[in-house]
Amino acid sequence: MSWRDVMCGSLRAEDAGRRVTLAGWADTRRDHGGLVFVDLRDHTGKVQLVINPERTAEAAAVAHEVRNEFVLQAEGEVVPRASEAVNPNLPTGQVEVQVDVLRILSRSTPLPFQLDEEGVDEGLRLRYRWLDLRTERMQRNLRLNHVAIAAIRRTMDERGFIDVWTPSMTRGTPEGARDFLVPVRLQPGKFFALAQSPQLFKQLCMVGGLDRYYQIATCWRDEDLRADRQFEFRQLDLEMAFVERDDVLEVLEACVVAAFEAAGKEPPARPFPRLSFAEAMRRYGSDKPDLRFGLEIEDATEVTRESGFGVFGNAPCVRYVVVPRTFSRGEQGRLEELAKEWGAKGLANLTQIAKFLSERELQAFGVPEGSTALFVADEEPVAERVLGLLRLHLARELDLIDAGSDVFHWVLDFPLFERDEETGGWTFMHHPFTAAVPGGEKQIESDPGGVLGQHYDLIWNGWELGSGSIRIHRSEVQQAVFRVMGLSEEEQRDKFGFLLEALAMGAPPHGGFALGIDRFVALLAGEPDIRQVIAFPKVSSGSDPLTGAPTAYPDSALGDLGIRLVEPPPRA
RNA sequence: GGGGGCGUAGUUCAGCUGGUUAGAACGCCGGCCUGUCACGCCGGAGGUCGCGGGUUCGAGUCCCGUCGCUCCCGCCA
Repeated sequence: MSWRDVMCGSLRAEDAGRRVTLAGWADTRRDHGGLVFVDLRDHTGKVQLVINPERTAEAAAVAHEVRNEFVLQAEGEVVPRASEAVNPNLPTGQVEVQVDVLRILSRSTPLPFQLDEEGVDEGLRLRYRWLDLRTERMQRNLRLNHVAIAAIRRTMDERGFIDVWTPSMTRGTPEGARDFLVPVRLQPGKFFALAQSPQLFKQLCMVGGLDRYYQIATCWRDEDLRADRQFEFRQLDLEMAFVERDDVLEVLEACVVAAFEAAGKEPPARPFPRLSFAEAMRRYGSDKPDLRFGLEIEDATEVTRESGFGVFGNAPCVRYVVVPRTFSRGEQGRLEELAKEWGAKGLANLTQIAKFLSERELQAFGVPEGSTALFVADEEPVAERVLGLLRLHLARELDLIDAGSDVFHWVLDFPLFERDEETGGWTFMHHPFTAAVPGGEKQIESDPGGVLGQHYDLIWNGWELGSGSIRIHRSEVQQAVFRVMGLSEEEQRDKFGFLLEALAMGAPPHGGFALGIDRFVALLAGEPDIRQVIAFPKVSSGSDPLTGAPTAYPDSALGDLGIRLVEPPPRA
């Protein structure tokens, strides 16, 4: 005997007359004293059971005992409902099941929260995640997650990619995010790092002639958690040999479209629009701009060079946004406070400073009636950043974002290096394995700041979905990049010797990408954070409320690993 | 490391400027009910107001600290 022969949500008018065995959870019970109705639920939906004491006294007795979330098995007959009894709100509402046998397979204590309640505290939901998973929301999200990944895998398979497993326990990366460390009993005092990404292994797969690699890879980073960040997350990790940038972009676009189609959503038009890094920064003040609204940043540096308004005349860069409304004094003050928090010296409103400006300046700004121009005068990076953040803030505040629209785009042509603000030295913008644009290798050491890299980011509505690049495939070029970063020959050998060796033994040109699966699925599901598409996520303090992890270990266990705590853990 | 928000029955929330016995809805328990579908009706239990300290004649309400959840900055090659 099997527990069930048909799913609750599948029953339709044409099933009338069938004898069925159903199993699921008691979603609601309506006990009329005599007649009892039970909505039986499984992951496909709900169907109404009718237990009539005149048909079976035994089942009726069982039905009176049923409470919310009991697990039930019911045998009976599918019958059509009388026309006035049809429930149009239920896909199965044309029929109901007249029950002959009702069994309680499992009982439930009263639940710590109601499954149909909105806005339940998330800590509580996660503490009792096994209940939360029963909600329609989580069922939908996890199934969407599966469907999207399945579509991506199909796309990769069709294109000849092979799924290769790379190690989770690996060697720490000297730069980048903090590593999760894994002590090891056989090597006391030494640590593995949990992989922040399969980056180097997938490049080695290319050197190994695998040609096209992919993996839905789990990655670990010991950084603060956010709405779009967990300690561990998944990425579609891929790498291709003998390709150029556009070959990689084409694969990603195909994956995105396939996932949209599998999810039953209208896919974005291909090819996705492209934006250079310089243009993104200049027009939107961000390398991951949200293009669902305008509020573009305008430049006034030239016009205000000789300005009578000293703040403008003396500034290296003057930028502004034109906002289609006016602000009260109080609103203006709050915006200026925000701008200062973001690092600006102030936020000038055109109407307040107009008296200091020339006719030529006023005309150049061209601010229509009823609009407001807000200026930041500062170093270029500050003006860009502040106006970029202001642009986003205002768009949300003024409801300028069309929530129904989806905008995908690429950001390309990033500089290879940027200045490290702490050390003043050069550091890579993406990672040290990114290739320069063709011909750019020669300037790597002579003019690091002027070299563009073959790096690309995929942006969806202002979320960075992922990034990739064409990699360096020649050992001597890789060494030049390391030198610019200030790594000595010895450090290079120590940390990246294996890579330099591999690149010296016949490495094909190659490039790849990493797409954040959790972010992608969260956006696809319309969820505000990635926890809603992860079965068992951690909370923002970095613990798992369900299991209570992480936990302390006794000294004896640590001793085996050669570890002694400097301070006892804060709580037992 | 820093800044903001929240914390009141099991749950979601209300509780005005400090003032008797802290309320509602849902859930839970008991009773009645044969066509409900968020069933209905009657009755009931359930609260260290996150925790600790302070101010006050008096604190859910004000102050300080702390813990938890959350959003953001830093950080996330």
